[in-house]
Amino acid sequence: MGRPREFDIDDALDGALDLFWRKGYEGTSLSDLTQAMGITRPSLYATFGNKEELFRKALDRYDSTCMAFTREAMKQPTARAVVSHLLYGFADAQTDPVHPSGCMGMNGALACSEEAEPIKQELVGRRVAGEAVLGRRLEEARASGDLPADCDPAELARYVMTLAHGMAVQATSGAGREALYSIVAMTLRAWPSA
Amino acid sequence: MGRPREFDIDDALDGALDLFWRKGYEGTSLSDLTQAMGITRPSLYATFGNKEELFRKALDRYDSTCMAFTREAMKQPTARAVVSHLLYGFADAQTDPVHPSGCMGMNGALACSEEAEPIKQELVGRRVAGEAVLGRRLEEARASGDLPADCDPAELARYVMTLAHGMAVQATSGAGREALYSIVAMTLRAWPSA
DNA sequence: TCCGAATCGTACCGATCGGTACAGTACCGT
DNA sequence: ACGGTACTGTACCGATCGGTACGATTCGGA
Repeated sequence: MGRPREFDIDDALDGALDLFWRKGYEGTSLSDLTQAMGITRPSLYATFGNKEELFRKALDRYDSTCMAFTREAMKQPTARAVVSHLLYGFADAQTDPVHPSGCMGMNGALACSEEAEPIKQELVGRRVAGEAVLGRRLEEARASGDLPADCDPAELARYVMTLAHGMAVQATSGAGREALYSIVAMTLRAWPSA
Repeated sequence: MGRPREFDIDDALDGALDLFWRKGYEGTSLSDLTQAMGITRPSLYATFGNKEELFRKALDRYDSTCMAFTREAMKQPTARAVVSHLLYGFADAQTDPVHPSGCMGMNGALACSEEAEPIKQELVGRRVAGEAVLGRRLEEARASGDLPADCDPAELARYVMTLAHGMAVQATSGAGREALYSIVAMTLRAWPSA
């Protein structure tokens, strides 16, 4: 009951996400946000809590939409297919013309002031978690004979994620999709075969 | 003539560099700076111009000290030695306990508000320039038969720099020196031989 | 010794930051 | 129809932002 809200929550969240993605957590002001989201300041606070909670919700939305392909990647049958799906997926997501360049997980807050430290730690945590998921998947692949027995799945996962993070920086710096593709192709050429 | 300044310019610059490196351009306030540099606000402005010029001067100092090894790397005799020197150098610089983790060129400003855009562009420009220098060095290596004739030096340079940027993100996220070393080792294992 | 020049510290500027008090408004259930 | 409830806009809060005016201070040169 009560007066119904006049905006769509996910639309507003998309507006916030776009801004945080392009300008980072600290580089985005509440005035930027309210303008892009098309809502007033009190509406923002009533609906999303505060700037930090808004960022976390935008990040969740980012994860469940733009990063959905990562879950798909883990289901691929071979380690090579998993990594291929993952890296080409990152290349696409980081250079999607519909969204800002690069990766929200890095642009959001790579380095920041003390008051944004919780945000930075959240992003670090998600990166670590993502790497761990890939590591477990590669472990599984090795166990099933899909990767050489003498390789280190955790090391391979770290290598792949390092590449992905580097690609995100390249994309933020203006690298195009083809440039990222060629990097992925080089990586896959050197991928260990069973 | 006039009253002599009571602080050392390079010492002050080192203080500013440390802060910009850890917290980024926008995450560092003038109050942070004056405290860390041990000078007052008007002294800062009289000596370094303004916050943006101070950042550029700190960046120059970063380049001429912490990044000196990159010039050394280009002088190595083989392409493999060049890349090895470069990547291990980055790994060391990004995890040097004397300095903040990661890379000033990324932590400084990966994503930012409009008013810091010139700073971001400066960093992008330096990354592109660095990649171009490596590309020319690898071109040279290919011409002298040190790299396979069918490889693309620009592509290889982009690959190496992508890895370096990814390592910087890993270091900022808390990765240790050994973790970065193992990534470098993996890369060199796959490096094309003449 | 005294003047010009340069640096120093205090105290301040307008603008913007994230966040909120409060009254008006539009809807629901009764 | 009417009260309770939730959202809306205006107008504001103290704190901090980057940047500066100004007078006191300390030096070299004449």
